[in-house]
Amino acid sequence: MTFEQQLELLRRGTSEIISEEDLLAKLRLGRPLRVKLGVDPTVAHVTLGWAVVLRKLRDFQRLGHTACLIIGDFTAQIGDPSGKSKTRPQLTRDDVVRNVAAVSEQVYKILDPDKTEIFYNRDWLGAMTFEDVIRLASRTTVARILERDDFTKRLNEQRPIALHEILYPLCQGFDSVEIQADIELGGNDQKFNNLVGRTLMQQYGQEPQVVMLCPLLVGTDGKEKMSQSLGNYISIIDSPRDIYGKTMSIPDELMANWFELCTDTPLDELREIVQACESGQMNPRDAKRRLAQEIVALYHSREAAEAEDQYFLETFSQRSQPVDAPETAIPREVIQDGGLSVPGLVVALGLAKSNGQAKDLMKAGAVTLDGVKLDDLTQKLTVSEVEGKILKVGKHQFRKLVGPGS
RNA sequence: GGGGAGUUGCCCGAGCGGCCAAUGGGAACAGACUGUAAAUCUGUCGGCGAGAGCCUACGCAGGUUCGAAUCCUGCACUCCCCA
Repeated sequence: MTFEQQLELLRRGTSEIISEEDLLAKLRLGRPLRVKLGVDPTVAHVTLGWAVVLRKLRDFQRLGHTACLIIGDFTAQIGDPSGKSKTRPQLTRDDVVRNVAAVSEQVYKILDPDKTEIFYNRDWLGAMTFEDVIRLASRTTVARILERDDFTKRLNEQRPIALHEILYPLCQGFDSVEIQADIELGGNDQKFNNLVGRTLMQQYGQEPQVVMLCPLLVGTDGKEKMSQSLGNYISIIDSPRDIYGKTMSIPDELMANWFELCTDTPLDELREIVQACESGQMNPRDAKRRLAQEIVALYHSREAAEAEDQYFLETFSQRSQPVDAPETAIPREVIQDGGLSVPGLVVALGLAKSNGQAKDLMKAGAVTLDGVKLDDLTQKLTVSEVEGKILKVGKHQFRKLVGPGS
């Protein structure tokens, strides 16, 4: 593969490369490049959004380069101000440890462990003296830091910016100096931080890193960027059913973008799909089915993907009851004198948060048993009346009820 | 250090002594329609209760009052202006 072809491959799914000439020059060096990615240990799941950059990192690995993952166990305590526009709560050491453990496993579903180096930035940031910090801080100016979008915005909106937050970009930039990164990968919202890294590296007499930015994947709500705190995410360890289902629920407009960022579907094939949908030759729903299958196949298997597609057709298109609804024992505590109340059951199975909510759902006709609406709030059912039947709450929560467990 | 503004439910934002579980918007959830898409229409949206009703809530702690989110005092936090 020529270097130009490599560049072409690396360009997929990026929104900006600063700069392509520098990247090409680095590729030509012919040695494994150190490609840095900062990992935020504030979350416990690798989401599809995060997977976008991880997959890009894997592309580099396939070309023989080295992934340098920086676990931001130190910076997590500052909380990256980017995007959040809100001062983040500082995490405890325990939280960080727990998250890192969960996430590092998931990461290798995408990355090649043999070409991955892991760093914890507490190792160097935590060792700095106050004097070191001041010296580092002297390398930039307040004006420069405040240029950052998020700070400007908050300043204008009269919202607080805690002093420690402005040190965040410096910390992250210093990581690049520490590991001598050739390239730093990140989401679009990381641009400022990554550019600070370039400046710092130069000041420390190093070749500045190339910055590669990926667009932020829009979450399942179709509006905000995918993030765990917003709940609009798909985790790569979600079940095939969840991945498939959540994908089917994204707005049509997101499809092309998701195809490009979340799957390996060749771009010209993608263009054909888009065209077919636009011209009416293809039902967008079927394009989305394909998308959902591709994603399931990536994190589970081709077979699982096909099975989910089948399930989808039966359950939602043909509206039949799923044959394999998860079997759930009727919790003993909801049975009184051989009878049980519906709201109690719904809550006990975790299908509603409170009794009131369960009743609201019943009133709305969202609770059915084997297709029969349960909307009488006072009705008591006997165990034998519900046993073996399928309880449906809302659009897609099914439970096959079996006798009370022990 | 001085002066001013503010803190209400998931978010924004009304309320300024009783009719306030708190107007309105957004989000969310559900129903109809559909392609588990969008748009639209409808309903719900603190907890318990079949209901009447009860309980917990308007930054925190006290106080005034028959009665407070609304008045007073203290505390905490945030923002703005001046230094």
